[in-house]
Amino acid sequence: MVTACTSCPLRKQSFFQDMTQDELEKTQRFKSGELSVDPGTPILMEGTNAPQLYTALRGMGLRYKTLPDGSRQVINLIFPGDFIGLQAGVLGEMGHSVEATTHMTFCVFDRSDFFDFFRNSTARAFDITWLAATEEHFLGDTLTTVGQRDALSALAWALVRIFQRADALGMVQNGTMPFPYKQQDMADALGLSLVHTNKTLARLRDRQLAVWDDKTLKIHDMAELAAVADMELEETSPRPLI
Amino acid sequence: MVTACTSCPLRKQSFFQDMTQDELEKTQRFKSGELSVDPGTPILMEGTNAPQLYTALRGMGLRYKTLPDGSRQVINLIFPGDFIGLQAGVLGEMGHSVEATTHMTFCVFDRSDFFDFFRNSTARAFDITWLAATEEHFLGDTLTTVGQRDALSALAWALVRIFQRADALGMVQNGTMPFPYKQQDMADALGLSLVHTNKTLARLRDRQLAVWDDKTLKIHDMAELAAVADMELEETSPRPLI
DNA sequence: CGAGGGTTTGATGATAGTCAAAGTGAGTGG
DNA sequence: CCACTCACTTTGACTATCATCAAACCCTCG
Repeated sequence: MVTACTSCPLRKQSFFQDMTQDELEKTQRFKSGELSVDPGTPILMEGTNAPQLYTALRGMGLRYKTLPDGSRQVINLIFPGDFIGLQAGVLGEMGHSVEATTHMTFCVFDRSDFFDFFRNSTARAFDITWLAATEEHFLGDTLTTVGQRDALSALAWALVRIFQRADALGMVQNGTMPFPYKQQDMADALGLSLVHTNKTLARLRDRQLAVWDDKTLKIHDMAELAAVADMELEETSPRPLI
Repeated sequence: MVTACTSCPLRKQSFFQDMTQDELEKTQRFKSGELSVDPGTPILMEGTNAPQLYTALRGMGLRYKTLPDGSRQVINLIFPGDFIGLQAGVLGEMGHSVEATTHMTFCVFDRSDFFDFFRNSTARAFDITWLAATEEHFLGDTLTTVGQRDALSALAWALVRIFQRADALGMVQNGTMPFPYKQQDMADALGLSLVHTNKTLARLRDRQLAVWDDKTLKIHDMAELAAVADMELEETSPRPLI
């Protein structure tokens, strides 16, 4: 039983922008199916020209790049609503790999329909550009923390950002969100070693700022955590959903 | 004497994709003027909603973000042909600042015309998305080197990338390109201290791989430099010009 | 109960940051 | 034309953050 766009659970959330009836229909026509995968399953591979694009519907995952020497850089976490494969759709080649961390389900779109979809609605074309620009914005922020913040600030920054995103998606319940990643994932996201990441997390715990335990993340003092990160808190605005 | 798009010196270069007559005219209509600035002039500021977008026509500059504590992350260098202000155009707010390093001239576009421009030509809309996706791709690469490579590899990677870009633009003459930046700029781009950057550059020089001197960059052994960077060399493909 | 994946902790060392000062060269003013 | 300044680069000495190595611990699972 494939979810119809009309009854898409994500679309109802206030975090996602409303669509006109027309946009909804066009999106529905674009959607070619659904994909459900187990934890650890690779969805897209760096350097390949995937025949399909996806929108994460349920579950969490991550984007990453690997260097020839084997080291891995996690580019971003994947949350419900994320559009995946834009680079393949536009450039013909992915710049990073994508894999599922939890069990996940995706809406599937055919790359061969992508250009039509883009052409048939200026609004949707604009939405896609919006998503690309937002991702660019975010990557600039990430680059800045990896380049300029020390381990403690970097982790604080990452936890705040992640928590805010989850909150906007309604995934936070009494100060706690599901966080199914490994410490190694966070280490690879921030350019830190696993050991150092672990010790730095312990410092945040000791300071009563945030606790990441048992696949859940709890933030005790958001303001202080943001202060440690040397970042400004800003409210999130609705984003388009493809 | 404003340069007409028909006689744009960039458009003639093979590095930029051809435009149809129609696209050319639409672009010409979009263009509202030209801007010429001295070295050090700020063009766009992070967090602001600039009323104008730009395409770099001549000269070099850089994009950067600053943290509250004053540290700076250079996001990318700006070369002729680069489209600037997409984030302001699409998101309504820049995620980074832009400033001129050399004397520069820009084509100027009004943000108020941006949406019309986007709507009036699917091809141009797609080009804009292409640029955003390409920037995202590049930022992923950058994040990976800042996060995973050590200082020597990171610098080697940066020099190779920069040199390739300049080469594609025809800025390389007998193995040498103009490189008007300061060591501090490179340090801020790679998350290194100025001193360490300086010493690492000296190592590359001693190894006869690359020399950056007197505002010019010369690469002596591209293959070996790429090997130090642990990267794969790939040829550059033409990109759209706005 | 043993195995394996992930987390935690301690010890040691290297890469990179900080501090300080000297060197270099272009530009300016007497 | 010669100081003098200023911005940038270079070098040396010292420090610290973070990586590496190694081992123990904790859970879940078969």
